[in-house]
Formats: sequence, structure tokens, C-alpha cells
Amino acid sequence: MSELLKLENQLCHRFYTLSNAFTRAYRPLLKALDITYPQYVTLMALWEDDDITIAELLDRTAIDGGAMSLILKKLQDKGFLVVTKDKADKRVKRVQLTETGKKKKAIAEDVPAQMLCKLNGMTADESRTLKVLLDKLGGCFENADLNQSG
Amino acid sequence: MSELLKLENQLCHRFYTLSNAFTRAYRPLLKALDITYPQYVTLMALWEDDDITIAELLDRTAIDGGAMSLILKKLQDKGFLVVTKDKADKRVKRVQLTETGKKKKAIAEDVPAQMLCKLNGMTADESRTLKVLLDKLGGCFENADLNQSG
DNA sequence: AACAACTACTTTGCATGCAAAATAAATTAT
DNA sequence: ATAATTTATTTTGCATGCAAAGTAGTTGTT
Repeated sequence: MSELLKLENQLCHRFYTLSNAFTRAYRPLLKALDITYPQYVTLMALWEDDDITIAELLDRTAIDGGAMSLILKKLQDKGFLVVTKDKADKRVKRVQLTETGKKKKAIAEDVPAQMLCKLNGMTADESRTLKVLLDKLGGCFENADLNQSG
Repeated sequence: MSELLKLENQLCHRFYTLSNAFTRAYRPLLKALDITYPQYVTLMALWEDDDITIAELLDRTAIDGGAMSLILKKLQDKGFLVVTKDKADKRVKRVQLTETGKKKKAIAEDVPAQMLCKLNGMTADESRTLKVLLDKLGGCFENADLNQSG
């Protein structure tokens, strides 16, 4: 009856469940912007720092490269941004918000508050502690391939 | 410069990142079993309680119903389990591990320990605290649709 | 008993996530 | 300078996650 294999004892399953729960919870909030959660993450990164490289966008959002290609196409089609080739290094592409994309930030400003509202079961203190622990856990995965010591 | 929209301040993005990190980290460990992470979750549920309804499996694993249909087909093709119609209620299907599926548990027993090894940056205490907070956060999402108070 | 409403599942269409292969362009080595 | 290697991004194939529609099989109503 190995306790270690019980679902209830898995940290991973909690993350699986909660990550999906967040995505579902965001869906109705993002409907006003007509974007998905990963697209929202992409835009958040750009609202913070515009005109950045796709590589940097990947680094900051932790979104899969293959997926990002499609996400950028969709966001470009929707008029949020444009992707241009870097003149200095033709391999590189830069992502720039359009005026429309910049304006949408005003609408997005409401999203975090609405989400926090859904999470009112958590105190600010618990939320803070949680973030600290999550960041520490995240550190465990960095350079995960290097840790495959054997 | 709304702080609330910064990626760094998003709880959701930490879950997004960590959930994906877990899935990636499990992949090599599950290779010996030739299964994916959601398939592993499904099997963990069955190793705990065999011969259960698909509905119960969905409830316990929190896996999407549509995805579960495919997952069960694949696990059945791989010989881990069989799905049979309930005689009492013909709508219901029951999932039962095969002898092969039961034996695979022995191999799976090693997986949790290997994963814990990767997470050795976390103390047992931090891990415990984290689980408590995660469960509390999970509670915020239950009946999320009912909380859409207007 | 006939019909409406409900349940348990499956199927479908769209959007990723992931690994691996494919491209294109820049850098390094010889 | 040319070839080998590395870097930035896209493409491809497979496995979900999600919402919504579709299918049977059941239960409740009248």
C-alpha cells in the first residue's frame, strides 16, 4: 500500500490540478480580451517590456518555443502585435506591441483583481508564503538536466 | 506600471511553469513504464482503488473527460487495463487493471523516490507547508462557478 | 407506457506542451 | 575563405485540456 504512490501524497498532482484550475478560472476573465491564458502571459511580458526578442519572450514566459510561434501568429492576426526581423541579426525576430495592443493593457488591468477576488480564501500572508515556496521549488527544476547525476 | 500585471507577481504563472516542469521532469522517469504523466496519474488512482467507474476515475484524477477516453484506450492497448460495461447500468463503464497493470506498480514504486531526489532543495517541512497551502488554494476553486457572484 | 430531463461517456475542434527534425543565418575552426 | 558548429525560430507529430455537441441508457413525470 505504498504511501508514496498515493495520489493524495503527490506534489505534482496538486500542481497539475491547480494549474488547470487557474487556466479554467482565467478563461471567462480573458474573454473580454478574446485571448487564451498563454496569450495573456505573452502579453503581460510585453506590457512590461516591449520590443523584445522571441528568445527573451520565451525566457520570460517559459512558454514552449513551438507553441510561441503559433501564439505570436494569432496575436498578430488579432492586431495586438507585430513581429519584425532584426536588421542586425537576421535570425532574430523582435516582437512589438501595436497601439491596439498597448491600449488593451487598460482592459487587462482589471483581470488580476478579479482573479484575486476568486482566491479570497487565501490571506495575503499565505499567498506570500506560497510564492516563496513556489519559487524555491522552481529552483529545484532549474538546470534539471545537469542534476541527472548518476 | 501596474504591479498587478507583472508576470513576476502572478501566482498563476508560477503554477503554469511548475506544472509544466513537473511533467517534463516525470517524462524520463516514466519512460521505463512507457506512459505519459496523465497516464501515470490514471494508474496511480487505479493502483489505489481498482475496478472503479470512469466517473470516479475522473473525480479522483481531475483529468478531463474527453482526454480520459483516449488515455484509457491507450492504457488498454498497452495492456495495463481493461474497460468493461457495467451490467446493472449500461451507461457506466468500469476500469480494471490487468495482471500486467498490477505488476507494473512494482516498477512505479521507484518513481516517487526518484522525483523526491530531484526536489532535494526542499526540506520535508517546506514540502509539508506547501501542500497545506496548495490544498487551501485548491479549495478556492471548488464550485468556482458558484462563486461567480455578480 | 410515452415523453422530458438527466447521466455517463465519447467525439469533435481548437489551443497548447513537448521532443525532435528542419531552416536559415551567424560564428568558429582550420 | 570554406566547412563545421552554434544559434534563433519554425515545423511536425503526438498527447492532452477544454468546451460543446453527440450518444446511449436511465429516471422522473404525468
